[in-house]
Amino acid sequence: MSIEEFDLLAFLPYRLAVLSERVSRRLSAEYARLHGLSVAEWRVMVHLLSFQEVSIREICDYANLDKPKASRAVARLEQNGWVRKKSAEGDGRLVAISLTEEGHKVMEDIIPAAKDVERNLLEALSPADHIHLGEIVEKLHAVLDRDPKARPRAQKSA
Amino acid sequence: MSIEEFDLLAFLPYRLAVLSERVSRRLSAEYARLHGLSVAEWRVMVHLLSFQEVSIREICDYANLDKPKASRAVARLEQNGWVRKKSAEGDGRLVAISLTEEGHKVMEDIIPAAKDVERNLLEALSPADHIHLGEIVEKLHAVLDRDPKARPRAQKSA
DNA sequence: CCCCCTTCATTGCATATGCAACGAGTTACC
DNA sequence: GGTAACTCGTTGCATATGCAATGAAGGGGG
Repeated sequence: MSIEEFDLLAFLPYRLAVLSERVSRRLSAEYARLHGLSVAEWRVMVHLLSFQEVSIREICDYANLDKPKASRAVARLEQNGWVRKKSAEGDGRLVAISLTEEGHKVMEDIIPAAKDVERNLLEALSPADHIHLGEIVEKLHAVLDRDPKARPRAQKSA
Repeated sequence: MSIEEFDLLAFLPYRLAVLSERVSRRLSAEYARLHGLSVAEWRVMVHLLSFQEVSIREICDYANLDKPKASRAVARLEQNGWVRKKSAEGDGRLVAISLTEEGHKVMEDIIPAAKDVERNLLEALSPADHIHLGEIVEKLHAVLDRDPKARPRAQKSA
């Protein structure tokens, strides 16, 4: 089989990348329009909605960001007054980050818009599609979990 | 429904982004290891495998890259001697980009590794899964095709 | 109590990115 | 045929990114 036959459009990593990027752009158009958030900032804010006092490390693990990205995102959010940062009580290395009142208001604007974007996408899928997609995504992650050359899965649940 | 319930881990755009990025990194580990290619350079090279003389514009349309990215990727590939660039015959605005012998050799190294990565992923999916995934991806693209706020789909077939 | 090793967050730096502006070339239309 | 509108590719510039290095803080063994 000659390498000329390689079809980029059918190549799974490419297809995932193209779809994901398009979805991501559509979504970020919402939160950028509403309050000028970047992807990293959006993820940090979402995480803070569910958790009161988190460290940079926890944000990285949960929201799939690397440390510098999370750190800089938090710094900008703090400048905007949407996030509060103090040193953690027990352990002086950690920071304790939490949402401010204002930050919460910002999220009240953005979350419905984000949910609309997702709902719009999900309406095109049958419930079976949705479940199946979840299973497929999980199967692909499982392959990477077993692959020593793949980056470990960041995502840890609460 | 309070916005605190928003679950990032279950949010479709986030799940797509995380999977896609992980897959993309695993793949780029291969072509970066083999010949130091970036994602954009990889896509350009792949496209050139199938098409002889292409313009920047065609690369953008086909490989989902923006103009500056494609232009700079081609410039670097040319410096490496993997790509040849001349002015197009009929139209002086266009460039005619093609693979060199050396570029072809590079791809002979990389393509099998790339196919291995994909095969490894696909082995975790049943044939039905694979088909279903394709349908789901297409359905999601179709939503974005109808959405004026979404970026138009770049991808054009040959 | 001290030293070594680890973890956490930030910062520096080189490079990549995205957008808009530009210049060259082409087309259309009067 | 001249000019206005358009297309193509590149470049400038401000910002974002990824990685490694740094510095601060903890922990554990002697």
